Amino acid sequence: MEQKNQKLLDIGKNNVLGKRIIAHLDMDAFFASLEEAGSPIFKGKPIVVGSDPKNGQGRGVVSTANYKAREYGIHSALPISIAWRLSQKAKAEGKDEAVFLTVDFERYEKAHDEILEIIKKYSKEVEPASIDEFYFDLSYLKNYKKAEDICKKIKEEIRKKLKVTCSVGIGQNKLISKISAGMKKPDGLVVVKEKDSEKYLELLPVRKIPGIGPKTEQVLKDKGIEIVKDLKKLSKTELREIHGKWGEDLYYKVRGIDEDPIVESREAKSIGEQMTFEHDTLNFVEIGEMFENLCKGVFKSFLQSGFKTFKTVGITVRFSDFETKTTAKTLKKESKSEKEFIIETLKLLLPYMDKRKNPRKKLIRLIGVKMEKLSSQNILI
DNA sequence: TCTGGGGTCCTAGGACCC
DNA sequence: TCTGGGGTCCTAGGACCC
Repeated sequence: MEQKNQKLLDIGKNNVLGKRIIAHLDMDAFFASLEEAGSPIFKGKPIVVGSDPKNGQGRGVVSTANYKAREYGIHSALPISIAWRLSQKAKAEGKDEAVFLTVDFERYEKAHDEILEIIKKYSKEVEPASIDEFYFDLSYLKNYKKAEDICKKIKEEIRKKLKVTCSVGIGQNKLISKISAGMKKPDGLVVVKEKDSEKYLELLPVRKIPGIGPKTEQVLKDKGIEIVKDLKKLSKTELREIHGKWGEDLYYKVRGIDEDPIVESREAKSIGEQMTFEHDTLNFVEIGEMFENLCKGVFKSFLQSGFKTFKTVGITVRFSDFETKTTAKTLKKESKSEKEFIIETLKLLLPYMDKRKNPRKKLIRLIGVKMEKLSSQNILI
């Protein structure tokens, strides 16, 4: 009870300007749409952006499939080898074979920046939530009709400039806007007004709430909870037991209460790279080469990031049975040395290549390196 | 069917200090 | 010989997101 009062006080404090109008803009099949828009020969074809399928032998997953490819059952996170098979099957049925493309981040980042510029013409508070999602504040417009009109304009400008579509949700906070943006994809625009928001949430499957993933969904299902309405029967304490600290936020979220602010930019907490081998291996030369490339890549990003020092280094090893181990070491002092980064990460990696941490000589599928505890301050003498 | 790569946040146990 | 409590840092792992 006391906590609830505290929360309500907090809401009052953050919400000094009164009711908010928040929009969430989510690009439709972003990577695939950009590729399709960029090459006339791809127009109308099923397009799959992801790792190299290598004639069905590739190891990665699908990053984005356009809507045409989705008709074949191809979707994000699907193993690329299966996507390949589905495409071959479609071909055998006389349909178009899918176009497989690898990820071109530079192109997508450029498009991201252009979209950001368009949104910024209409909102002073914009949060790029990922490469293809943006939250922005339209409270200044005072009403939902005007917010809707502005979002139509933004959609139109994006369509004209980039030849791709997006879906937008508008609501009283980030939660409602995000969920509603996903409801009418592609090319949708959904407005959920305050008076409707709680009822709107009640009928949704719990999985629609961002933060509830497959594990939590199952835990809830075992308790007979499938839609948000069921979830509302749980007390804050019960939610805390299921979902820890976040469970308490969830108690409010299912009631349509979410005062998370728009955050225009945030500092990175870690910089890392990882890579899966083409074939699982325990070969020192192969692993060493990969390791060196990863370290160089991470250090290059570190230099470009503007950070001056790191204090923790870490590695990841994934074995052929998919068991994944991480190890980290915090240094005695902040460092800016590439040599130290390599030496310290190598010290963490080596035990996994011999019997110290790999007694059964399992082959390695993936290795990764990263740095954490980054600081923008130079080392003080 | 066979599972990428980039991250964030949270938890829990142990070390260590006062 | 029996035995605190609080705070912070570190590490490993897990869930989640795009």
